[in-house]
Amino acid sequence: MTAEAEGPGKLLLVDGHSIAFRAFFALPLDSFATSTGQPTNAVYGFVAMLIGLLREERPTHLAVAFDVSRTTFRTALYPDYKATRSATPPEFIGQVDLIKEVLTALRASALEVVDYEADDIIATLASQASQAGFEVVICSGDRDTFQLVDQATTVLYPRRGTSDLARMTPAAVEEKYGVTPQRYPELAALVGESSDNLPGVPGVGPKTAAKWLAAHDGLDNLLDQADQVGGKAGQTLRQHLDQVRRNRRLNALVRDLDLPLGLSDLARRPWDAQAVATVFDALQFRVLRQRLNEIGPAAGPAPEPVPVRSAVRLEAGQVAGWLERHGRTERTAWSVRGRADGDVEALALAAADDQTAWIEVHRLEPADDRALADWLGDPTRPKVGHACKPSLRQLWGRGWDLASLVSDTELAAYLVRPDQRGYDLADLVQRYLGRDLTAQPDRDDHGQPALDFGADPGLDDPESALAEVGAVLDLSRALDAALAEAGASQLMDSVELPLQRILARMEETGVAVDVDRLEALWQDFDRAVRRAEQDAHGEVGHAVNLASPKQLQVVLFDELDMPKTRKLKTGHSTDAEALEGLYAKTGHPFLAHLLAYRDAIRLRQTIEGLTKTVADDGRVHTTYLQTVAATGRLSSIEPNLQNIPIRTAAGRQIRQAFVPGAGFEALMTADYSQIEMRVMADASGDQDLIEAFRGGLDFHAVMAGHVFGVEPDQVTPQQRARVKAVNYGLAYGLSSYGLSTQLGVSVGEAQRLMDDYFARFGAVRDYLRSLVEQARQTGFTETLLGRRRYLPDLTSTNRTRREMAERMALNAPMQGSAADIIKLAMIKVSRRLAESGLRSRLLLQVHDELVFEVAPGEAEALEDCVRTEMGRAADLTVPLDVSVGIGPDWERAAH
DNA sequence: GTGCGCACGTA
DNA sequence: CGTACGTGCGCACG
Repeated sequence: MTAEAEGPGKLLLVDGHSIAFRAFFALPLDSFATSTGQPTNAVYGFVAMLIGLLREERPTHLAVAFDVSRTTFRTALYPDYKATRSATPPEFIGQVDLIKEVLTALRASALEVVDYEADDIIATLASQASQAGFEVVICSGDRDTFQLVDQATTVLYPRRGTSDLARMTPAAVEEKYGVTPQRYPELAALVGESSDNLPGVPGVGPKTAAKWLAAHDGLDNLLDQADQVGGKAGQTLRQHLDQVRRNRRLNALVRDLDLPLGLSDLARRPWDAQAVATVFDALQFRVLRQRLNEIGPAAGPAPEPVPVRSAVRLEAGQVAGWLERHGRTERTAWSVRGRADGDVEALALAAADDQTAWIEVHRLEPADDRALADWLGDPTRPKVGHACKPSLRQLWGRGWDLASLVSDTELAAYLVRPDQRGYDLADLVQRYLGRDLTAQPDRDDHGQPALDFGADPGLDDPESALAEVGAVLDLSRALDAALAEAGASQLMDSVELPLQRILARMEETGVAVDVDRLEALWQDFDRAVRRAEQDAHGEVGHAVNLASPKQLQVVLFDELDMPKTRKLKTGHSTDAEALEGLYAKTGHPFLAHLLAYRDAIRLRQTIEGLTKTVADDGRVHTTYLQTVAATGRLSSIEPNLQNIPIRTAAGRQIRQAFVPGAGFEALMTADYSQIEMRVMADASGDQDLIEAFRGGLDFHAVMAGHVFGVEPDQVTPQQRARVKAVNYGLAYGLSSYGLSTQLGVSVGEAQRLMDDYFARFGAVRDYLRSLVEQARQTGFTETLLGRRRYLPDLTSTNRTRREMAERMALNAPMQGSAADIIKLAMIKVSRRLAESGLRSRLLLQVHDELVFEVAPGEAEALEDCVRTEMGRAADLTVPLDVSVGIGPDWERAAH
């Protein structure tokens, strides 16, 4: 396979608006519309041109930039900028959204930035790309882009219609205008640009301007030496110096915009065939659809060259030698193959010198084993892998340890784009390398695998393992760059990688469970389930599946003729809140039995789920997912130990079944109090909030005192509850409607409460607004440690989507910063425990709480360590309060 | 078997 | 018509 280009790739940048606009005027409206009357001429022209560009230019990377609105920082500087442009024709409006839909289906990135023009986005990306060694092709109808032309960057400028493109290379610009591309905007400043309503020096055309620029070596000198310019034109120039300077300021493109997407995000991907079919059908584009297909279904990027790697299977006695020769490169990718039960069966390694090795564990002699263990544990031999946590546990199971893991490509991809569905290796390889990992390994002329290891039943084929590990090596480099671009290298090195190891240890350790206690509880709940079920059936006179909302709706709304509850997609709600409401109205005992049934069966199920996962060691080993939650939180599965009941007395009994294991004397819990509120206090700088936290008193009461203008000790329980609801609601993007349902008051009253609150805490309101505003500008939110979350929907024209994105933009920095802090705390606490030689250990994390198993006699030392390290995990303007509790089980370890 | 909607547990 | 998750059930697909 050969590469298209020598360098890292070829980037095509399209100015969406200018091309669509040209198409709109070039193609007749009446021959381009759907049968329902939707005009499509601009869409058609744009898509036709894009397909042509993809076919002719074969870019590896692609982005389309759009203007957001007519007002930009340029109109702020010069209100008449582009003022001569007539109103957008109504037939054009709406076609831009259709173009964006097509781009989505093509999986091409569309970018826009408030206050800037598409050209600024193009200039920024072009600069980044040419610095990274890319070839850049810009397609734009705006001559300002000529200033970007250089050896690696050309502009395709539509001459007439949409098919005739002038290729503006440095030579072409010079030939046409008599100046270099860098000087083009200087020339334009002198000559003026009528389409932008920027008048130039009257009577001065390109010829004169070019002559002057050559004679004075550039615009700056020319303006300084304006008094030396002779003739009538020289006089006119002197009268228009300010205007020329203004033109030059306005036509300079911004090359350092903060963009939501980096180069690596722009790699071309195969389009979504189904979505393309749908949108082209809707637009009734039959010919274009065919032309698109002719480009070929594998319309992804021209794959980067796959390094040719040589592969060996290491025989007994060869491991030390291989590692000596190849295990010292800049980085080595590793992966483990083994059975589901956790045994390591083989290792695949790919070193930076393009050597790969397949090592089957059962072939190892003691010397090999030692050499491998030494190499794995050698902190001076950098390693990279993909989704390493399970592999790390497998290594531990074999008695090996791993040191110097410098990158995990799954974690890296998560930090770069935390809201993707998954981070499958093959997907990442496709996305970042344009390579198809699922393809068959290379075959020779006889159809035999080029790397013929022969059959070895029971093991995954070494060829695919080595192809994978090679891809991980290449991927780790691409992601290193993407991480650096997103400013997330530090998060990777200092947070996620160290944390991964801690999580692996926590999973490995597990938490002891009193199975007898669980069994007894199960019996209790089971009895309650059956009783409630019987009673409920008795009330309606027949059997009904109480777990079926559909059947319940029949009973409640048809048979018993109760008033309709809140509407859902498939009928009316039967959730607990709705049932409570019905009970208040009707007092029907069926409802009480149903609620009791729900409570009991839920708890019974929770116990069943737990019991199923108790391992042979009598402990439950959850799995923490480090790359799932878009805010940076962890999640927990199989079982989920982050949602064990705590609110009701019955539920809390389940916590009593979590106990210290043999050799330990207690459990200890340590949690952060109101951590998200503290993050908000710190970030907003609101003095009252900060003081409320520094005072160390009842936070919600102090806040209520401020809102209602009374001393904290005069605050009524109701006042405190209301302010508490606002406090917590704020971090979720609470609306007055939401607050009113939460408090059971009118919307007006809720609104008044919020107004009072914000009147008192103005800095909080400003902060919350700034979060959304900032995210709209940059396209992403950021946490304390710079963890980003991208929210493209902030500029959506769909109100529901936009408002949803706004709430996410409010919440993500607070929830995410809290997640950053507790992750740092876990790392600090674990280090300190190891350093001080304590045997007590970290077992669980529940977002703002850590659970420890206390070794005999260590309670005091552990508490001291935990309070200190959690307390100083982050340096905020408010203290990080930690509550600690200790007890014989998780419930009684609460405080 | 798979995917979706609903319901509900946690922070 | 406040955020972030995971699990289990019924039900409608195939």
